[in-house]
Amino acid sequence: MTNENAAPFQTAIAALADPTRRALMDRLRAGPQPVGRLASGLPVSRPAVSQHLKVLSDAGLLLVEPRGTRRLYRLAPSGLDDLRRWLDSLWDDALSGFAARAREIARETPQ
Amino acid sequence: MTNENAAPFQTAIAALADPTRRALMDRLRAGPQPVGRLASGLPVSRPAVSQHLKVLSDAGLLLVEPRGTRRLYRLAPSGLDDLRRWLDSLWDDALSGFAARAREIARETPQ
DNA sequence: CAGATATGTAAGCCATGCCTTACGGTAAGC
DNA sequence: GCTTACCGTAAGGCATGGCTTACATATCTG
Repeated sequence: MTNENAAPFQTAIAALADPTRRALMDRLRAGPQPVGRLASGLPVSRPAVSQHLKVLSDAGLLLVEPRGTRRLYRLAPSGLDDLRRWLDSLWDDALSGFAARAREIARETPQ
Repeated sequence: MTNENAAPFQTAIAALADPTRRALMDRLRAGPQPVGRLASGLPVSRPAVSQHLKVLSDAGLLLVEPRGTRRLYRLAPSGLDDLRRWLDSLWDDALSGFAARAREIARETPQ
């Protein structure tokens, strides 16, 4: 065992924590794009972008489609699933706690 | 300017990308708890937990309430807001792209 | 007031992460 | 077939991050 009980979305959230990789994800919202186009405009080199795209792909966040000499990357919705679920349930519990705390304060302050 | 156009949830997602910090968040779902209790059972030292709690607090994910010699930490729902919004909109765009791709394939495969 | 408890902070170590330049491989175009 | 374009990978440098131990501070208790 290398890491028996890690969250299923560990690689996804770790990938999305980097600003450059998030910029790539945001650029891909407009549709599938090749590496060169994704790299243009970003403040890092093209090889750096390639490395970032690999991280995102390994995390299940992107799909690749070879197209001649280019490689089209596109968003993979399924990669966001587990992370979204965890975040939503955390949000729910946080809200419950907040509401409970509000009632607590109301009781402590009869005024 | 130190970082004029960083995502508002940058610190939040960076904080949540760490497994130990996520474990702390998960433990706090049951309600507010002091540092010592949060640290017990975790595979890291108590000072390490203190440092993690500071990162989470600075990210707006936790609130602190001094209680005598202890400090109660609790979940702060508002800290998750921006991150959740971004993730949901990314999910939406990814799904749209997926649907468009499905129609594309259906058209290319008249069968 | 003295001791014990609970916690934050400082300093240093070490692994990991992101970046660069250099290079290799494959498809397209003349 | 040769050249060009596009892209992945290797190697190395350098900053950042998380951990530990040691220490400082504050509150409670007897």
